[in-house]
Amino acid sequence: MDEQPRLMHSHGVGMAGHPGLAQHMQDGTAGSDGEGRKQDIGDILQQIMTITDQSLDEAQARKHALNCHRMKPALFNVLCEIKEKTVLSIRGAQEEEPPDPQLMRLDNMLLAEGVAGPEKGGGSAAAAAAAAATGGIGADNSAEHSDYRAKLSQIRQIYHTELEKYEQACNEFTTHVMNLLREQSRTRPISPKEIERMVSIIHRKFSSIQMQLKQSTCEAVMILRSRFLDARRKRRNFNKQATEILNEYFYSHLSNPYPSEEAKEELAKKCGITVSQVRKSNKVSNWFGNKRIRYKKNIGKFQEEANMYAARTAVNATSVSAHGSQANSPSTPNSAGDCSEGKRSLLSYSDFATVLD
DNA sequence: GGTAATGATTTGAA
DNA sequence: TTCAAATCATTACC
Repeated sequence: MDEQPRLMHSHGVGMAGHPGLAQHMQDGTAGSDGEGRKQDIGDILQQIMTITDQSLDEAQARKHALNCHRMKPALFNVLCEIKEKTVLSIRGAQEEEPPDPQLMRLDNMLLAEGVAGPEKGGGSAAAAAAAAATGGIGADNSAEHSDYRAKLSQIRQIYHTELEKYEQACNEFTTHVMNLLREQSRTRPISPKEIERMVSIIHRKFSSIQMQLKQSTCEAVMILRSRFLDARRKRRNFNKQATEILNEYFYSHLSNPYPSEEAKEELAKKCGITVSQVRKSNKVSNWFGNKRIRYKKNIGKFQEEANMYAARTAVNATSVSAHGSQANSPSTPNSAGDCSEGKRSLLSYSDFATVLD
């Protein structure tokens, strides 16, 4: 391109704004006196004014003649360079932007939730994680679980459909603009670099639309997730069988109703509930905590219940001893009578009931 | 709708 | 971290 200044000089295109006019005036077609110049400019203006009156064929012919002109490539290069050095050099500084941190956050979140990226079983992993965070899933929760998965899958589907639409629209628009600019580059100075730059501008615009889509999708996932977690938080009464198992243990260990971790796990297993390491969400621990305090507050009220379970335990014990085997209740490291660790005994009449019976 | 029962959570002590 | 105690919030029953 170091040939350009020479070309500019030798072919009289120094007047960047009016190259045609400059050349016209320099190659001797203009008159040397003022009157001649006026006449010449008048002719050019006349030509410009009559362009609109030309037929399509005439216009095409003129365009073709212009494109075939021997000086056209040189002129085109010079004009492109001038253009590059002026207006577009300012825009050039905006290129090579670092990736948007917000967009990265959104992308990461969509990936983590299983909305973007490869299908991860319709978000079952996320649902399982959400459920685990609240203390586990029982069989009764499978309906909500699948509901969560179905809704997440819907969100995923909508997201991908919309994303595809945006990408298609972006490609169509880019192709259209590129074709337009290529076509126009035959009559005005548009370099391939400028077309490339225009394409990147279009992509930037479309990616900002995509970011909105990603943001909306993230919001939808968050709402779904919070609803699901709220649903987990809702109270579910234990079924009758589970309550009986827990009561049986409680009343048969009334002197020290503090099941060990192993015992809790075994009870949870029997009741069909899970035990979390975090006490806050440990259903068995909650149950025993509530039971202890409520029993202690109103022993009289629970007396009948205590007697009933004590009798049942006695019957079981008799039947077990008749079969010559050990007690079948969950492991009881802190069994009755052992009131260590300063825990208060809830011993009452019912504890003796087994003996009396 | 009112009330009791009950699972979950919070708070403070050990 | 566990527990007791108080409290909240939901469910079950009338």
